[in-house]
Amino acid sequence: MSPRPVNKDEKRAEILDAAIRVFARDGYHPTKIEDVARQARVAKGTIYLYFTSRDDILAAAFERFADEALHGVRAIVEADGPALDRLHALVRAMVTGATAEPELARIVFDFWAVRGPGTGTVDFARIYAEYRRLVAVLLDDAAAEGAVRPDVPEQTPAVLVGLVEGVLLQWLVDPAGVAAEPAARTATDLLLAGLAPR
Amino acid sequence: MSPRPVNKDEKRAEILDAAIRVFARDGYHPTKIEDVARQARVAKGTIYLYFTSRDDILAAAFERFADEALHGVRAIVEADGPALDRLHALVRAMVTGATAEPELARIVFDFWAVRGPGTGTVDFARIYAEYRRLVAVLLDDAAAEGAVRPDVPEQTPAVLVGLVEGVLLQWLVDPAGVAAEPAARTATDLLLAGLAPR
Amino acid sequence: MSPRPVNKDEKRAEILDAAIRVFARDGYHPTKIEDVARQARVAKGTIYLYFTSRDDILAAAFERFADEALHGVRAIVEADGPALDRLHALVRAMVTGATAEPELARIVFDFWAVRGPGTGTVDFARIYAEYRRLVAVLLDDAAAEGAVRPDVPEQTPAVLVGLVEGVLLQWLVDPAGVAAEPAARTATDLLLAGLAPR
Amino acid sequence: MSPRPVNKDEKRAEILDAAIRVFARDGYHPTKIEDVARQARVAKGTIYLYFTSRDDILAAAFERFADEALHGVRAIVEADGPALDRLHALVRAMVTGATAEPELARIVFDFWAVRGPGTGTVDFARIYAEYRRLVAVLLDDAAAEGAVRPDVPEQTPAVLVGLVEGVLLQWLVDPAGVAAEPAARTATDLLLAGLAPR
DNA sequence: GATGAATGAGTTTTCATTCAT
DNA sequence: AATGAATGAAAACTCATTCAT
Repeated sequence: MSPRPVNKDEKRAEILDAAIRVFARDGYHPTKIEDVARQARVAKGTIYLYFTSRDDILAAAFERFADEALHGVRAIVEADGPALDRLHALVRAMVTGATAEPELARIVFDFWAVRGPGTGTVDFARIYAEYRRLVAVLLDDAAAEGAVRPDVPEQTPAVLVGLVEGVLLQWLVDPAGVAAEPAARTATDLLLAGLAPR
Repeated sequence: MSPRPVNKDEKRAEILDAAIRVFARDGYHPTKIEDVARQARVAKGTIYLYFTSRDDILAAAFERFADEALHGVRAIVEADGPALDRLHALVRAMVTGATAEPELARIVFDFWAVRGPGTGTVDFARIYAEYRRLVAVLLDDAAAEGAVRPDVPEQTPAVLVGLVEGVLLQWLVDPAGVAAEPAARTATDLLLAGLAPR
Repeated sequence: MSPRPVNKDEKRAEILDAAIRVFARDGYHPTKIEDVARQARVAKGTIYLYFTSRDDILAAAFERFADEALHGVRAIVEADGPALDRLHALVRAMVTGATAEPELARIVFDFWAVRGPGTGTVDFARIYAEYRRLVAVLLDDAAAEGAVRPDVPEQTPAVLVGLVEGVLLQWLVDPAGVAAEPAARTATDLLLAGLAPR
Repeated sequence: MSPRPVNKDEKRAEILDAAIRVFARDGYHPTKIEDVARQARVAKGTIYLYFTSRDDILAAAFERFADEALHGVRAIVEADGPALDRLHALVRAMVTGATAEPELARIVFDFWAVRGPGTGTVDFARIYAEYRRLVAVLLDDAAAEGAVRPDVPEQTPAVLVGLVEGVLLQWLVDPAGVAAEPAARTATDLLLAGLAPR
């Protein structure tokens, strides 16, 4: 009788997509369950068949976000080719991802603002640690290829990640005042110049 | 008839301090006017003698925050001494400011997350633009002193600001995983190496 | 999936009835939404599913009131029979309506007292104008029947309407001091005597 | 030291005047003690030195209103001259009083709307009774002068008072739709025609 | 499974009243 | 007497969550 073979997981994903769309447009706090329901074309009560609470949706949205982001990073890092090429590709991918859907990118502000218990306490520590680990892999490869000096400082992955995040942050907050792509490019170039062999 | 020893501005500042303290501890959204009142040791109604609404408090808190931060930056930039020393001092000051009161630093997450109308939509664009302008001044001085090459890329201030913000962001989100001070130091050194003359 | 037997319009009407009952007993201004909810046997929030605001309820109550009243007047005016009979019937109906439920009749005091914006400022002008128009029809008929002189003054409908309202007003304010029914009868007789042909 | 010799009663009267002015402009319910204080050029606390509560002010305003109104009526009734002249003068005075200051006249709506205890329960019964008594005196005089028939119905004073109030009510509610002065004149003429001797 | 009417705890905001100065 | 800062009870309104159908 059901037109599409919607199984539980698919439907959950559909609702989550709707939620993310609304969060992106209006922000998490102003968004009502009713808004999500409307966007997802289901009744309010249905939401509670797939999520235990409003916060649960936010947690799930974050999870989804982080997974996709890390997945993309991992794919680039583990691709073939010179390490520096992959590094540049990584930075470009982050910037493109953000600039393609600024509203979506702004969701991280909401994630960051979540505090204390209530949510499954959005686990940024794990995400960023993994992100840095992947960058470290890239830097090791680059060192092995002789593209950067062999003794890059331990903090370098944090620096690189911070650089990209910091540039994107400024762009998100003031798209007219900061050109994300050139700034990210400049950032990477300067950093790599500082890491140059010899 | 008696002017009452309580100065209106002072009292407003006291309440604002209380509010900021609570925002820092619990986050902006979860904070109730009642909480602020309790912290400020006044009755709920008193708050409304000094602020027109809950949002007005957030706006004022942000104003205060931005003013203090920019004021500090400006003082350092306009101090005497070699430009590079001042640059390092600036970075150190930002890091120290954040690490001294992490909870306070986290407030910016709340500011960022605020959307749409209600507040006069916190003007981050202006703040960051001014921040970058001051860093640009520092870079000009450094170039004049021959401490960096004369043709630093236009995006460099944004990169430098992003660097500090990005490193602090990671530290705020995972204090155990990122050492703010060394990471910031490393970051600055690498960038300056990349900007070295010749 | 189930349409639920509760009809939305019916429920709205039920709540409105409850509201009118409470307004009649306590007056509009002293009445709290909670009181209306209790009287209607629903929760506070339910009220807001059927009315957008407290003022909206007042407006609806007035609407209902005016509709019923005008409907009754119209029915009598458009009935068959000698014009004077209908006029007397009209006056009697107004008086009976008021005396049957004095508390309900007093509600108009609240309506009159409502000022400024908030409500769409209850449109008494329209109501009374229509009321006068209907009375004018009656007078025309009476003139055609030769029951009153052919040149009744233009203001007569206003005078007739005012008569009934003024008598009822005094009775509402002092039921013991003024007998509504005889006073209205006397009033009509005297006026009609003044309007007699010749 | 006080510039004007303001004694307690004078000041009370000043505040009351201010209150009435504000009530007339904005209506009783929307008016805040603060508004009255501002209008009276005193501090909020001062109001409470002359009135025990907000409702007390309304009661006093009503008292004042009723006293002035009845005083005017009494003066006209007890003046010299033919009874019918005095009757016409009375009606004219009521109409002129209302039309001169419509806003002020609308205050009675607020008075009427007051319910139950809380206020000193505005005593309209007494006021209207006295009003009717004075009109009755006029009618007796007129009968004695042969200007109306000797057996005017007992309800006539109530009818006359109602007529004037009813006409003014319609005018207050719709100044554009009802001409107070002509309508009142017509009302009196018709009534007197109905009461004519023979 | 799905719905959406109903609920009521929770929040912001207002404002009459008090009282220290 | 006068002031006006402070109070906190009260009220309107919101919205996450439940549950009968």
